[in-house]
Amino acid sequence: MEYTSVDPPALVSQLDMPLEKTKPRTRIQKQNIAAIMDAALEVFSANGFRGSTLDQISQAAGISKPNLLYYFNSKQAIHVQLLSELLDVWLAPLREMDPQGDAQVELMAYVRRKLELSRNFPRESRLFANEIVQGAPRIEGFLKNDLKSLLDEQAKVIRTWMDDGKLARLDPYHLIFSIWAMTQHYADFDAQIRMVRADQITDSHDGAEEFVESVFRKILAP
Amino acid sequence: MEYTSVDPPALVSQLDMPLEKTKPRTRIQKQNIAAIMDAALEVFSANGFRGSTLDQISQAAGISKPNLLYYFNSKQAIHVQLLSELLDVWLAPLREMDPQGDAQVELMAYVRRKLELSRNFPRESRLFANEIVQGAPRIEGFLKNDLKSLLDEQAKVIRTWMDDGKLARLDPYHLIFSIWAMTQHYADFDAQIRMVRADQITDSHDGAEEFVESVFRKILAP
DNA sequence: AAAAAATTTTACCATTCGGTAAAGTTCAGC
DNA sequence: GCTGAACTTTACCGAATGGTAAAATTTTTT
Repeated sequence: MEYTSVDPPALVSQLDMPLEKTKPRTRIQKQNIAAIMDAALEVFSANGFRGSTLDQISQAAGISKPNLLYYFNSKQAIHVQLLSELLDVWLAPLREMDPQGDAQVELMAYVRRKLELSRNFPRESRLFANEIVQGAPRIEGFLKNDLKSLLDEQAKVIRTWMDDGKLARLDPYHLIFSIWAMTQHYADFDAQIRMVRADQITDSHDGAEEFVESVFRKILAP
Repeated sequence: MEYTSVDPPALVSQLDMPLEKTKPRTRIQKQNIAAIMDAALEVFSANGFRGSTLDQISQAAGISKPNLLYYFNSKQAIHVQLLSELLDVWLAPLREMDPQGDAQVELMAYVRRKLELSRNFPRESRLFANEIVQGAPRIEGFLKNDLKSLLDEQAKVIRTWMDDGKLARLDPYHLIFSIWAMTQHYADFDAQIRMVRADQITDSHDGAEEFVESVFRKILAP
């Protein structure tokens, strides 16, 4: 499994996670842990947790399997680390939606931020998609607590916007789901889009931003 | 792994696929092959190909592993069989879109058929999603040939509808992708929707049909 | 430059996994 | 109710997989 992604940088490359508790990472640790996280992202996002092997990850990271296990105690540990870093970033765009701002502007900005994530961090998106499609057993807590509270909160905000006549009257939950669906689709189903348009485009996201934005402008119009 | 799905029936339950070439399936064969296909659908859709084991499948089918391998020569063979039956069905709704019909009516009917598949055959949808998210290595031929030709064809039809002023002028490919995204989302990301709305709804598809239909009515309006 | 700490390699191991051989059992047609 | 075919079970096997022990090497600190 070859991968040489440097641009855009992996979401997870500059982490500093303790090997034990709060030791001050050496040069070699930083380097190897970053390589492992990037390799793990590559492998897990392409094969899911059960479908990925430590051999694949260690090979992609350019180190031996026992050496990899010197930095992380288990396959699970790598996966947990990867997800926990991702989830914060995944939540950010929704969190940034400002109740004080203009309804249209805020929601369109949210759509745009999600489209950016989809374009710049497709592996992260697929890592997440793999988890969800397979029943989300390892991020149940995140979904039921963190994401749920934030979603409920922002759904309320959207509802007040609608009450004020700033937006079309729609179910706020389904509205957000539809944003998730349409933005993530280009990253998660990238393979399908590329294969089905092989002769017409090289960039699977080609035209996606304009299309999705124009569609949501229409949907949101009061 | 328990599963007792009888309603709706699995898309694959009434198949008659030859063990060798064209033998006339016995009673026991029909029964066991159907059980295997249903079990395989359950397991593969929940874990992906590499993440699934023959032990899981044989246990879910209620037979021993060697007995399972009496009916299918390999894990691959089960998976191929499952996918090849699914793909026909998956293509049908798009194929049914009639160039002679009314643009709005035809496209809205397409949306409705896709929503029905999502609601009635979520496992099949997730089986497909698993394949695509992981790079679609086993259905490349289908995507590049069958799906691509049909998509190109129907994109042309949509374009003539737009030229005739029956629809808003949009990129037909992105329009179809958006239908795929929004309809399949409810099946593929079912786990997320359920967890995030655990206290509010029991049916993850609750309100989805109305929402998606109303959104596409808006999008399509000239 | 010696000692201590951190890192890497070598050589394993137990379990799981996909798959096979062959004996045993059940079933359908006569 | 006998016979051949269909089906099922038992007992395996080799490869892959997650993981460990401990020796060997490199790096950092003193």
